[in-house]
Amino acid sequence: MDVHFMNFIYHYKNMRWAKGRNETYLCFVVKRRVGPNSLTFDFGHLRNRNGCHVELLFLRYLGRRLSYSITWFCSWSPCANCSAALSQFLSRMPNLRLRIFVARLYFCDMEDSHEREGLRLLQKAGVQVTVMSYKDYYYCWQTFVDRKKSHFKAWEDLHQNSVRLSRKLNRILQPCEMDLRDAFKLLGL
DNA sequence: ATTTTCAAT
Repeated sequence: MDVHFMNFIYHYKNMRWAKGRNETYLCFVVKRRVGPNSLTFDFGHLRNRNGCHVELLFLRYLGRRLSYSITWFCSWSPCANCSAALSQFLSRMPNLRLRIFVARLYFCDMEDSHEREGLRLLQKAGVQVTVMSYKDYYYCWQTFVDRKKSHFKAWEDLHQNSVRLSRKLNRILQPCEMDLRDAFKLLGL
């Protein structure tokens, strides 16, 4: 079952003030080894339900089956709790590669937000976290949305917003170790 | 300048 194109656009829109996105979509591709020389791909999508975040629902969906690599595209980046749960899950699955693409950053405005810490934890656990760019939207449209035959049409500012969010994520993941005073000293000010 | 956020009604 595909994501309705209207839902996709609404929930994955990477606008600055995404009012009313009180729901999170997760589109996934799970790659598994089914034999010595063959792989299988599972495609699908999930939404949060009954107060359970979609990442935890995904882990439940995955179950104990052995996977090789997982790529997902989420409308929000994970909360602190989900990041911790995912990191813990991955520590028990050393051969599993997880790549997470996100449309928007969830509660990452404050320097000391737990969500920022969570993203760094994921990075430390070997997860590749990336902000969705045009090509990722295009791929999702072709892969998960019910209007595959139509062309994905970017909204105004998609690229600009993606770049802004990407820079923000980079600042979160590569925190400058140097504090302001040291920076001034280095600059001779 | 400021605006939102895996709801709660």
